[in-house]
Amino acid sequence: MNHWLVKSEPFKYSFQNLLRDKKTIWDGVRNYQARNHLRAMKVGDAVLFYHSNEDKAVVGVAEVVKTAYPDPTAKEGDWSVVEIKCVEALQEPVTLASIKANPDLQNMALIKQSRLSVMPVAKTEFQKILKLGGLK
DNA sequence: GCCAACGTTGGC
DNA sequence: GCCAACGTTGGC
Repeated sequence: MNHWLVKSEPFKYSFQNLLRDKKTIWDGVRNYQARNHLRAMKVGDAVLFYHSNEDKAVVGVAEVVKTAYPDPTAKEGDWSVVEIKCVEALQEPVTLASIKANPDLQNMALIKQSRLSVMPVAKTEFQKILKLGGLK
């Protein structure tokens, strides 16, 4: 199983929306690197849900339920979507500041490549964030 | 194929 | 609101 992190602007689609909807189509990705990560996702992979801008924090956990297929919202170009479902909210959001301050999390793409919206996360990093978030 | 100009994202 | 980082576009 692989681990991932996806970003969303909370006022566009928040983790609370996902808790309400139970599952969603992750569409609108228009970046090749991010798209390639989407295509590498497998059913059952765990996904950290990060709020950019306002919150700047990981707020919840989701899971891949459908692998990549063509993005129905793309009028042109070769883009993909996946479907994810909510798993659970973190007890405490793990902020970008606390990730930056944690020596074990310095290699995360979240820090190194701030603009990337879909990225792989190492298993150890994933578990560390759950722990910081008050889960497990 | 290089590079300047420009656009977008996201942190501060 | 500003700016850094980075992707994309277009001229040469």
